[in-house]
This record gives sequence, C-alpha cells and structure tokens, in this order.
Amino acid sequence: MRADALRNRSAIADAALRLAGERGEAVSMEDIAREAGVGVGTLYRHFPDRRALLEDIAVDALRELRDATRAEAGRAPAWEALLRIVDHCVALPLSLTKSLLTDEPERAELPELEVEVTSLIAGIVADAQREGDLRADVPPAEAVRVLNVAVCRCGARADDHLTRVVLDGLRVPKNRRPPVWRGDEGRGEGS
Amino acid sequence: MRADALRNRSAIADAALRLAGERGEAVSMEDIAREAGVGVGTLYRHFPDRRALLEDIAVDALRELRDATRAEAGRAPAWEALLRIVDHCVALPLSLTKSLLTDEPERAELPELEVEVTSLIAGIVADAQREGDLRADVPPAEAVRVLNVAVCRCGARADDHLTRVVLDGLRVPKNRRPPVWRGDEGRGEGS
Amino acid sequence: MRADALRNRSAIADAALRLAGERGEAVSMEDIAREAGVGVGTLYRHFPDRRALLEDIAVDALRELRDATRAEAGRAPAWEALLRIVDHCVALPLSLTKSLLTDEPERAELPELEVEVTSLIAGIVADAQREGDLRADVPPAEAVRVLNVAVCRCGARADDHLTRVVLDGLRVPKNRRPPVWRGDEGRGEGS
Amino acid sequence: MRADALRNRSAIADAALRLAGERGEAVSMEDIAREAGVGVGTLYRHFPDRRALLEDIAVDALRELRDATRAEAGRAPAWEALLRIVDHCVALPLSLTKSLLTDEPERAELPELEVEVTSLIAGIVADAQREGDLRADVPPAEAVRVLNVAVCRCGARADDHLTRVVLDGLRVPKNRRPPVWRGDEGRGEGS
DNA sequence: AATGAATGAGCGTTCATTCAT
DNA sequence: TATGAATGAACGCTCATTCAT
Repeated sequence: MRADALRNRSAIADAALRLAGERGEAVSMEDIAREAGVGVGTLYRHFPDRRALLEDIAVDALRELRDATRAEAGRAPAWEALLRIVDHCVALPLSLTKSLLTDEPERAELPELEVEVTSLIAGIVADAQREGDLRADVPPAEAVRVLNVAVCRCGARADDHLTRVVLDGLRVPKNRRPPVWRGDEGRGEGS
Repeated sequence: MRADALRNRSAIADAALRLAGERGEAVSMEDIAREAGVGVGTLYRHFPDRRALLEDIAVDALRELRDATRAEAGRAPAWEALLRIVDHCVALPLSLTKSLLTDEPERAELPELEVEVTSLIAGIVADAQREGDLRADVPPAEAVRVLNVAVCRCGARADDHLTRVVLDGLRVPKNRRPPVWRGDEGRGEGS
Repeated sequence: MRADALRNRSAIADAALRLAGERGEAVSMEDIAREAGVGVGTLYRHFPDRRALLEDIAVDALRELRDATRAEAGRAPAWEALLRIVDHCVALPLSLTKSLLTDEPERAELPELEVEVTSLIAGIVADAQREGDLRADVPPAEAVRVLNVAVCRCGARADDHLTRVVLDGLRVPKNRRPPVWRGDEGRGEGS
Repeated sequence: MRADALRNRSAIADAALRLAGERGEAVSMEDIAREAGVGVGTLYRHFPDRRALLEDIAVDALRELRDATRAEAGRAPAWEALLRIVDHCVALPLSLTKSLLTDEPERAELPELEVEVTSLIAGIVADAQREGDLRADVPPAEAVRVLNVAVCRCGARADDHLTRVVLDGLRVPKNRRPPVWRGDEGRGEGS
C-alpha cells in the first residue's frame, strides 16, 4: 500500500513537472492527474492544493541543486565547479520556482533553500574571484543573480549560447588585466 | 469624446502593460479594466478580445523598437548603437511578444515586425563584428538571439547586470586576440 | 426637425422589423440602429427600451390588420373576406406579437387590439358559417385561434400550403353535409 | 455514482426540455442547471456546451419519433397510422429541432434522423393516398411539410384543433370527389 | 486508498441601457 | 437633437477543489 502510494506520488510530481515544462505552469490539475494515470482525488490526497504541488516540485529541484552545490563547494578550481553547477541547473525546472518565491510561498523551506543555495554558490563565486578566474568587480551576490536569471528565467530549455556568453562575461580573461566594469552603471536599479 | 476615448484607450493599454509586467500575462480583463479606471465594456469597445489587446501592446512595443533600431542602423561605432538599442529594449515589455509570436498571432504585423527588427539588429551586429568590437565567431543571428533572450525573457524588469555581462561576453576585448570560443559546444542544440 | 424625427422613427421601426424577420427576434439594438442608419442614442430617444420598440412594431402590425379587418367586416361572401384577411396577415410579422402578448405587455393597446381583431375575425367567421361556407361545428373563436396559429406562428414567410390546407379543413364542402367533427375531442386541452 | 450520474443527466435533459418548452430556447444554462437541481459544472460535465445539450434533446425526441413511426409504417389503414403519429408528435418538443437543423448541427445524426423520419412519414402519406383517404393532389413530401409545420412550429404545446383541421384539410372526403386544389396557387413559392 | 462526479467562483465576452459630448 | 463611448449585469464556459461512493 505504501509502495503504491509512493509510486503515485512521484508519478504525479513527474507528470506535473513534464506538463509544466511543456505547456507552461498553467496546466490543469485534471490534466496532471490524467498524465499521471490517476484520478484527481488521488492527486489531492497527496497534495492539498495546486500551490502545494508546485511548491513540492520546486522544493525537490532546489534540494537536488543544493546537494549538487554542496558537493561542489570547496573544490578547486572554483570556476570549473561553477560550470558544473550551471550544467546541473539547466536540467532542472527552476523556472517554476521564481513565481513561487516571489509569491510568499506556503512552505518556509522554499526561501530557506533558496538562501542556502544562493550563498553556497556565492561562496564558490568568491572562490573563483580569489582564484583569479572571475572578475572581481562584480559582487558575488550579483554574479549569482546574473547566473540565476540567465539559467532560470530564460525558457524551459536553458540556452547554451546564452549561458556561455554570460559565463564569458563573468570570466577573467587569463592573460590580461581584468576588464574595467564600464563606468558607473548609471540608471539601473543599482549596481 | 474623441479625446476621452483616446485617453481611455491608452489608459487601458498602459494598465495592461503594467499589470502584465507585474503579474504575468495571465492578468484578467476585469483587473486591467479596473486598473485603467474603466468598465470592462469600455475595454472591449477598444479591443475586440484579450488576444487583440495583448497583440496591440506587442505591436506598439515592436514598432517603437523598430523605429529606434532604424535610427541606429548604420551609425558608427555599431557597438555603441547596439548598446543604445539594448537600453531601449529594456524599457519595453517585449516579454509579452514571445508567447504571441509562437502562438500564430492574428495580426500579420507581429511576425513581420519581428523579422524586420531582427534583421536590422543582425545588420548592426555584423557591422560591430566588422568594426572589430564584437567577437566574429558568433553568427549575427545567434548574437541577436542571445541578446533577445537576455533582454526579453529575463523578467519584466530587464536586468542591467545581465545585459552588461552578456554584452561583455559578446564583445571583443580591445587589446588582445579574440577569445577562442570554448571548444566545440558539445551537447547544446548546435553552436 | 419634426420631419427628420419621424423619418428616423420609422427607419428604426422598419429596420427592427426587417432584422427581426430575417434573424429572429434576438437582434441587438446596436444592429437595429446601424441598419436604420442612426446611433443607438437616437434609437433610445424614440423607444425607451427594447420591449417598447418590439411592442411598437407589433402595435403597428395589429393596427394595420385591424383596419384591414374592419374594411372586410360585413362584406359578403364572408368566406372570401376571410381569404383576403389571411392574405393580409401573411404579409405581417405577427409572429413577433405572440411572445409579447403572452408576456404581460407594457402597452395596454396590445391586448386590446388583439381582442378587437380577434372578435372582428370571429364575426366574419360566424358570417361564413351562416352563409354555409365554413363548417358550423367549430366555434368561431376556435376557428380564429386555428387561423392565428397557422398564420402567425409558422415561420417568417407564411406557408401557402399550410394556409390553404387549414382553410380547406375549415371550409364547408359545397355539395355535401358538413363533415361531423370527429368524435368528442377527448384528450386535448378542451374542444 | 453511476446511478446518480445517470439520474443527473436525465434531470438536466428534462429540465432543459421543460424550460425550453416553457420559455423558448433562449433559456440560460444556469437556469437549466438550477431547474435540474445541480450546479453548472455538472451540467457541463454531461454536455460539453449549450449546443450539445440542445442537440441531445433533439436527437432523443427524433429517435423516439422515428421508432414510433417505424412501428406504424405499413399498418393499414395508413390514415389512422398517420393520426397516431401526429398524436405522438404533439407530445415531443420538436420545435427545438428546427433551428438546430437549419444551423448546421454538430451531430450528423440530426439531419440523418430527420431524413429518415421524413421519408417514413412520406411513405405512410403515400399509402394513405393510395388507400383513398388522403387527397392525391398534394405531393407526399408537401403533405409531410405541412404536417411538420403544423405540429412542430406552432408553439410548444401542439394545438389539437389545428392538427385536426389540418388533417381534415388533407383528408379525402369519403363520399365525394376529391376537392380541386384551388386555382394555380399564384404567388407562393410554388405549389 | 482511489475514483471521478459535483460544485461554484471566476473568466472572457456580449449587449441593453445611460450619459457626456 | 444625435451620437457613440461607457457601463455593468448576465451569459457561456473552465477549473481548482470537495465529497459521495
């Protein structure tokens, strides 16, 4: 009985993940249930409501990312750890998490995980800066934000070109002075 | 009444723009009408249906961008023209246009404008490559795609840091050989 | 000014008549106004609301029918007068009046006219029965009801075949005893 | 639950039938649902949209009529079979079917049933003509049309008097020559 | 525990009616 | 006075959620 229930639970989560990826996060609960091969009732037995289901998926993805990130933390060169983390991210449906994070999630885990993942990565960024591979004129938190936006908000399938270009933009060229960050940033929401 | 009607029309378009920006493009027509300070009926007098309203906003934004881009085309240095165009883009809600363009828009203008804007920018990119400011190993169309994704799909408020980093990634460093595009690109959907 | 107003009024009534005939009585006020070549405001200046407009048309039609019926009353043979009245009816959009009459009309004229027209025709029917042209076993009021239903509720264009068959059913054959009305009528809503 | 669902389905169909009969076919879905004692959602679970509901009712009515007509076909005297069929018709809300048939129904069954019922009745009419009970100068198809109009378009509750008079108009008087169809029909859409 | 029928609030849209011009 | 823009109640329909089986 437990085994069945578990199987159902993950069938539902998988179905939600798949459909949300394919058709946007507006998929209906009915469709998710059908895709999972269960009735809506079963879906609601496992997840009290739509938000809970979506948050659950997001939590799973973030946990996976946190674990991967923890495994990379401290490994040198940090630059390459960063590359591996990005590679890892692009396989996760992190795009889902954004709207959930801005929207006052029910599960406290969600912002906690975000904070944890963010600071883990910021640490790796700082390491890479210290190792001279990442331009030092970008505060680590900003660099993480840039990476995050690039990887998570840019469509379901991460765009390699974009990712590569962003990383190139962050990287310190090996054989010259770090590029000067252009001017004073002016009108943005602050540098 | 003409003056009032015009005022209403743009109040509605503005409201739609603002709310679609803030809360995603799933805003309800009622909310848009309320935000604009009119009744739903008025909204529907000006825009026959939801799609028409959204497409209208997108067309306005694309037209503005096309005009700005035309004005920049041919100006040297192309690199700086590109910077100005990006600056222009970040103020526009181009994120809206994406789903409309993929979804078989009713208004033929929409894909036409996209093609026009895209090739105008590709021309400027090619100029910048010829002028030695933009790495030549990225095909102009790809560079435009990267910029587009960076600027249009990355949230309602464009992120200056991201933009700058992307541009830095595209730029040819002034005083050294162009960086070698890392390896063979491997697993992406093609370089 | 008065002339214009009158012209507008009848343009609206005509348009309503035409459209209600063509597309059923669910035509929108906007469409009627457009067909009449005026704005909705003008329509509402002449007719306080939709019901008033429809009732007005019905009153006009009934008045015309009353006048025609008055002119026929007393003329012999009554049977032929009846034929002419039916011919007259088929040109009128009396179908409209039914729902208005059952629905508690605002204008008292409407049921009054109906009563008047009905009893005028009943008189002619009675004459025809006296003259031996119409079967005497149908109460005049019933005969009128039958004619009314046949002519008014059977579609926009009156159906000659139906009308003729109904009249043949009512007519006393010239050279034989009146047919006996079949049995006792039994289960109907009363004979 | 199957039993309940079936009960609901027919409660909805019955309610729709009743209300469409009483108040015309413009009844709102909400009203139908309320009359059936269910929520709108339930209504829509059983019938995908308004048209489907109406067509369903019409199909049911036509099927019932077809079965009754088949049972009568070939029975002598055909004239009495016809009477029974008419008796049957008046109990059905066939008036609904007219607008559905003119309006390109979704369900192909609808026009098919109409053709079948129509030709079955035309056969019975022809039999009645052969048996000398129905005037031979009316083409069977026309006679069916007349009956159809009389029975179906003349209000929700069929009018016995009308029906009887129409049938009398169609009937061959037992003891005299068939009446001559009056003149040449003149201005109609052709005799 | 699983099912899917039932529910009803809410969305997009229409249209009779009002009112500013 | 004529216009047509504005209004909002009401409609057809969807879907997250509940509940009887």
